[in-house]
Amino acid sequence: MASAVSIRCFILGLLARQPMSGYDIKRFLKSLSWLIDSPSFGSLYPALHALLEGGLVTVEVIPRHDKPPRKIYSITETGGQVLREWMEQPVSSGISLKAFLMRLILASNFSHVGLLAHLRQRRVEVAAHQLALQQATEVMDEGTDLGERLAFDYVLAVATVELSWLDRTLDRLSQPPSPVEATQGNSATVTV
Amino acid sequence: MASAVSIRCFILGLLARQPMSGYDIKRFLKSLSWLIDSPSFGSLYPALHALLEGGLVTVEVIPRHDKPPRKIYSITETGGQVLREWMEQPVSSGISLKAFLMRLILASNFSHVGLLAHLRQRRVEVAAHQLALQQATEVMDEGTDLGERLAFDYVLAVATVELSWLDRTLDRLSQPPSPVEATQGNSATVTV
DNA sequence: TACCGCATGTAAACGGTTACATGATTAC
DNA sequence: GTAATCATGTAACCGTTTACATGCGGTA
Repeated sequence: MASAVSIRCFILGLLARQPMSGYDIKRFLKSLSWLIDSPSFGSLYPALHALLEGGLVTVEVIPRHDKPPRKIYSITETGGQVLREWMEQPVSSGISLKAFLMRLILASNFSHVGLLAHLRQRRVEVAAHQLALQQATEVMDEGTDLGERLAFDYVLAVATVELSWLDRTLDRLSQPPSPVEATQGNSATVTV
Repeated sequence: MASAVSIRCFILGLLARQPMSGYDIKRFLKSLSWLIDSPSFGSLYPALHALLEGGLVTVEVIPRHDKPPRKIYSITETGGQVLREWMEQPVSSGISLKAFLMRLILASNFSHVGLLAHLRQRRVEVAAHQLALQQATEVMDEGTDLGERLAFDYVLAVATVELSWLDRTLDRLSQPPSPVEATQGNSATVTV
């Protein structure tokens, strides 16, 4: 598994928001290319065909004069069920950032509690990761390779900031009211 | 490309440090599993065979009584050249953390200037990434999906801490002397 | 006229995992 | 005795990328 989740699930989630053509999906994913690398057509179209085959989506073919017809895909009842199951399953352990982001992007379309659960799940995993990194660095002696030490330190720094972001965000999202005086977010752009 | 670099290059770099068997490599990589996921035997052994085939490594077969023989792989002259070329090439643009970490781990076995160049290269890429993320978040209006906003904010927070880590580390490594009074590293474990 | 965006798709290659296959040695 | 570690490898499978194939419409 390249990212434990495969784009198929993610595409399904996007179609749950609104029906789209393959090209639309590609365009949207491209706009998120700073978060997750968008799949090529070579995997996107086959993925849609597979979803269609499995009855998780339907397609409405809109023929156009002298052009290839547009194919608008919509999620089906069964597709919705599969998606819900996927979103609710305990999140493949392991700490792939991409898999987390995919679910995060979709999560707000589901329940608020689901979103919180997802963030808490990530918190647990990052905390475990951080702990392991700390233990690994403690074992190091002066003989340890410089590159290795730097690499561990780097990843540890990232894990630490991830944790504090998660804590901050969980705080904000947990106490829903008071849109007044927002807590200063790291980028000052997220207002819940 | 799964990670733009393929384990083959990385293995080659590890063999440049010291000759090892496939199993040795696996053991070492496992100890770094918190940084990069270590390959399975199913890709490790074929990778070694491929390197051997290409003349980038040699193997010394050490037969042992009634056991499978150990096979100690060593890097060759040509292998060293290929490795050097790989280390010096401008680093596949794109911002794969794994690819960066692999090179970082190997970099200290090369020149000190090479290490610095590698960190600076990363700095450039992360800075560009951060800028793009900021621009993306600025475009967002209230209509923007909550999950998307959170995802961007999350990644932005990570990019920001990466940048400050890189700056801090470049500072420390650039002025080589004065091992006295170390700058407080984030984990307090990295003393250069 | 030449290129870019729209819009769909296929085929070959690649890089990797999982599961399988074998078998000795050591530690509980 | 049974499980884990040492030690090597192969074969089937999976998901993805790259390159190929086609063709219209707008624009620089």
